[in-house]
Amino acid sequence: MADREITIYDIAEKLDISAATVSRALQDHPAVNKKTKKRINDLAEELGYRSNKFASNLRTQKTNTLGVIVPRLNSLFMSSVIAGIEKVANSAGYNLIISQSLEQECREKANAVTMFNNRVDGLIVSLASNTEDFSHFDSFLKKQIPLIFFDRVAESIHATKVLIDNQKAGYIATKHLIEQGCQHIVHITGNVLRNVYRDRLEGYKNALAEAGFSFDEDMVMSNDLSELAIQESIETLLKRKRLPDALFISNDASAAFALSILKEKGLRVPEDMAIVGFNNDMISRVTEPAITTINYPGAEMGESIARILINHLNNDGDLSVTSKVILDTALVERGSSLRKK
Amino acid sequence: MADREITIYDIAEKLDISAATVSRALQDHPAVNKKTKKRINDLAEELGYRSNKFASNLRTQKTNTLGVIVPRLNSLFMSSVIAGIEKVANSAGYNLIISQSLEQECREKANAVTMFNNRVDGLIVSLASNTEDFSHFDSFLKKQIPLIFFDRVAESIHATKVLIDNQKAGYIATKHLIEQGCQHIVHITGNVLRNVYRDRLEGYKNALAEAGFSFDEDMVMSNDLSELAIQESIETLLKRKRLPDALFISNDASAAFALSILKEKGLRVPEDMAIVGFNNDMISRVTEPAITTINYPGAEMGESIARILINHLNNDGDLSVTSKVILDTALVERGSSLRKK
DNA sequence: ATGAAAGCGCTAACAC
DNA sequence: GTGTTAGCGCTTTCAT
Repeated sequence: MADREITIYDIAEKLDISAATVSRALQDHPAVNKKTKKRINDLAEELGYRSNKFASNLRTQKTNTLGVIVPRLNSLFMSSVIAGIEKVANSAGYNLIISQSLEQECREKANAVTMFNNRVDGLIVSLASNTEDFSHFDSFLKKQIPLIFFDRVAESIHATKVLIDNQKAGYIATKHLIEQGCQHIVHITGNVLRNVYRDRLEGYKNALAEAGFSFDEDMVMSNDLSELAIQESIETLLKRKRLPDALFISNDASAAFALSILKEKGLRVPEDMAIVGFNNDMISRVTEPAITTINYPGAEMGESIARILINHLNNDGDLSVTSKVILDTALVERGSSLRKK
Repeated sequence: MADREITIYDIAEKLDISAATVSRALQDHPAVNKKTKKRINDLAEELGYRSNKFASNLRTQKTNTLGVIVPRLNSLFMSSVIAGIEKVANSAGYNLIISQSLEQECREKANAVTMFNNRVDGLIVSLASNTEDFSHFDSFLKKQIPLIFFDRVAESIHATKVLIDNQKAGYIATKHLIEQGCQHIVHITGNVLRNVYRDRLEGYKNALAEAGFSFDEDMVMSNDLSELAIQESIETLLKRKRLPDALFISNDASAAFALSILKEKGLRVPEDMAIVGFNNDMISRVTEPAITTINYPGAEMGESIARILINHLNNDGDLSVTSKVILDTALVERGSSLRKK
């Protein structure tokens, strides 16, 4: 059985040279004779040698591995981001270890420990919705392991952040509804502890203020954006004496779901109720009417993140340049909000 | 700077015990005195000790890491599967290294090599659409590294496979359309080199045959299921003298897209053209009309895969039990195909 | 240009 | 219940 792993010692022995030379040759070290190099590489190939990463990592203390912690894997936005990260990382010879917090702070903490123990060269994080304590990232900071947050970022941590201008996006979305003649705009969003939701809410308020509308607490519904929560929110709204005439909902899947409920209840969209979503997922394009939304370039964001991190890792030194990268977004106007022709 | 890593030797020295005991205590080995254990764990905590996985892996020749290679990360089905795998794997203490082939055989091969060199304990694969040569999996088979295929499987390889009965699903979908009175059913699908598409086509043919319909090559369109391809297919169909009265499309996103094109062109669904999709993605529920589809339990599939693989890894030995696991599917009837009341 | 030798930090068989 | 010891396979000074 050819079950035993070939090591550099096997090669060294067969060629009657030292393991050190084999090691050097395999790394294309300049100080090794070309002919020797060739003999070594040929034999390695022939024997089916493969480098033992652990031994190598143990020596060099590098892993060529990036860690990724996200709230959930199964959303189109997240998987696009990850696809983007993977594409760039893979090309640069880095592996990805991926885990999800399932929106639980405790899982996020556990995952961070795992990543740390796995000695990832860098860590990429989007926070769970309710994470309040960030001490699980201290170990990375202390060890100067590059840390990048995206989308849902930890503002208080000194680390690179890649995100969009959520406040602006919230403002644009709301302003658009106002321009379409909506007067009672409800904002359904996630946990405002998180920057993404807080900032969108801020933008919403700004747009209202600018238009001279007063802000009403009751017009903001903050929940976990699950189908159940959306259903309840809509039902609550429809029981009010004064119906809102527009919904600005913080993700497209929820917006699409809300749309289907409204239609079921016999309301017309956008005539009775205009809708604006968020993300520009595929889903926003196929509903009837299609949903006006904010474009959120996931794949692009993923690629940016990986590029920044890997650059960092290569030119190791300028760890001080922890920056904030803001990606562009724009309103995508569709039928769900267009009341004027 | 507290930059140096703490090792079990540091702990051993401070506590004046041996490194072996520290190692045992840290693994909660039963043969260590409870008090000693506590002292060790407390000190480890205090010093910020973290296990060095490389050293440990180097010793044990295990990595506690599973490799995953999929065609694309950014589809809801795939990300659900991965979410399922991650959930189970994480709970069992396994990490995931994930990569995507982007539907390219060469990338798939490169990823397989990476996985092999990273010494994953097991590999989970769904094939790229055009992979014809499977030699990149030989190294895993030879080394007895458990290999599991799911969804798009390599039939010729002796490995565990987790999938649904695509033939049955294709049959059910087609039969449903026939029962709804459709007579000219077009099947739009992916590369029939892959089992998933080939089997669905087979089921389609069986249902036609059973109903006494003759099979017509022109009624099957095999392409990459991209938006462009769908658009072209629909346009081609609409130019025919004899319009089909139903479309059975191999994924929901494509079906939803086809639906929007048809509506744009002024056709009524399901009256002029009935539609059945595949996967039961969220998207199939929010279109107007909602799309009849085949339920494909992604998260569940992911969990099954991880469980099977990890069981395998734990009771190492019964590698011979490479089985075929068929998950249940069912037709989900919705408006896009219901012509009879 | 090549070799000898010392570890990287951990585990596990064996001994007590 | 705890300690001794010998590596796991690689890299890297330091010699030569």
